[in-house]
Amino acid sequence: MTSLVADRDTGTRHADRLRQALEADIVTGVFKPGERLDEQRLADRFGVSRTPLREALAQLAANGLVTLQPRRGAFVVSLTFQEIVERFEMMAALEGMCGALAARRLDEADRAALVASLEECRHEAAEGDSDSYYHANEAFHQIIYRAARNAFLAEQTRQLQTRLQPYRRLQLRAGRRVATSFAEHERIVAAILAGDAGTAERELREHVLIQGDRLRDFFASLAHAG
Amino acid sequence: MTSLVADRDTGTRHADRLRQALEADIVTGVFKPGERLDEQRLADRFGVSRTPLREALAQLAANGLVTLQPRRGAFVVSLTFQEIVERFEMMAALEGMCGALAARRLDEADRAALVASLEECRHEAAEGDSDSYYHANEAFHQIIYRAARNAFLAEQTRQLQTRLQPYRRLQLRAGRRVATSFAEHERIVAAILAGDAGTAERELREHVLIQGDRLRDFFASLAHAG
DNA sequence: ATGGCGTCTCTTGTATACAAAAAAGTTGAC
DNA sequence: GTCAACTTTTTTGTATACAAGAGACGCCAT
Repeated sequence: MTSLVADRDTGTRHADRLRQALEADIVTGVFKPGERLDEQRLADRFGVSRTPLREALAQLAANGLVTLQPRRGAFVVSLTFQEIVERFEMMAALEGMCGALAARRLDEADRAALVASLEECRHEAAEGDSDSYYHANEAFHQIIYRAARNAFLAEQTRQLQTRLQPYRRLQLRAGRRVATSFAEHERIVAAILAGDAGTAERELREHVLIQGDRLRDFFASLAHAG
Repeated sequence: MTSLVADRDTGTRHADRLRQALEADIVTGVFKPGERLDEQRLADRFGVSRTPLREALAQLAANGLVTLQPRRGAFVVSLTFQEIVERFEMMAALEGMCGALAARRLDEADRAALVASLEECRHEAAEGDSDSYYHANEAFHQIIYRAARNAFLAEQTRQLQTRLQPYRRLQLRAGRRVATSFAEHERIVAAILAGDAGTAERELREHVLIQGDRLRDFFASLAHAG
């Protein structure tokens, strides 16, 4: 994994290890949005004092995963629907940019990796296991990020993707999404391999925005039901 | 100032105040890239202990302004030329996206503010004071960020703009840049007011990329000279 | 002079101690 | 029973203390 700023070398610092662990627990939903993170409890759980834990929380706050309310404590960030939509809009643009750059810059190794990943997606889509397709899908997108030959863009995109993970999970097993997703992948790969930056950008942007739309539907149905 | 995550309410936390102060000193060049930041010295300077200062450094590290080398200390991030180019490329895309969204979404208040800001830029450009044009230019871009109606995008763009500030400063007083910059502003405003998202995006993207090109020239001449 | 080795100092990383603010719990009046 | 004011408890924010690693310095051998 090519690291930029987010996942530094852990070195001997507890703070970094704690940040990674907490981040994982937040994006996987172990800690729910709005949940309060008690310093002493967490410190005890990890077997450290509050000092390195607070440094970890400070980093998470800077990354926008938690909010620090002065004298009140740390809370897992709870995004409003509007804020989630904004992030998907941004994600769509970043993915589109990665696709456009990849179409212009990919080398032979990228071509091979992209084709192989597409076949992997095809296989997982056919198998029907939505969880393994999820992983294949993630790998597919990572390849495009890297092929864009802009490590900063790749890192920012990967980071936002991670931040959106909990919300994407909500609309995972929705209907025939896997089949349509794979069909979109095929068009994306065709555009990139053809060096058609404009089409690649549009296809990837749509590919992401559709997820946002599905999330909107999901929230709307929630509002109706609840 | 609409705040998202970067500039939180300082509350009663020294750490946040320190982070702001250190960030300002880094982007304004008081602390040079690669410079080591001694914890005790800084703590003494600000009249606090190392504890809140370390939390501030942790936040800056998460924001990519400093790197924390385990057991070695904190250093102001020193970007390679390649890394700077990557960030300008990203900046161009973000500005372009802001422009495209602004063209579609701006309301009457935004129109008025944009036109007023353009006139302000015209005035400062004519006066010839490159420093005051710099401020007018910054305000102009901020208006576009806001008009895009995506607070997350606006914040990310503003943040990257800040991070690039030291490098933009390098090529500030270069030739007739002010005049050409203002001419670009005029075309950008025309596109946005006309609701032409595509043109607005292209014009803004170019507007930023030209700065990157100038930086490239600057570095090239440095390499020749030194 | 130069390069390797041991010591010493300085700095970081973490734990602990303490002050102050917020939350929780209690008492009393109505 | 409800609400308000007071008291107690908990938790944050900061300072300080201490352990261990990194770098500086000196020494000696070549």
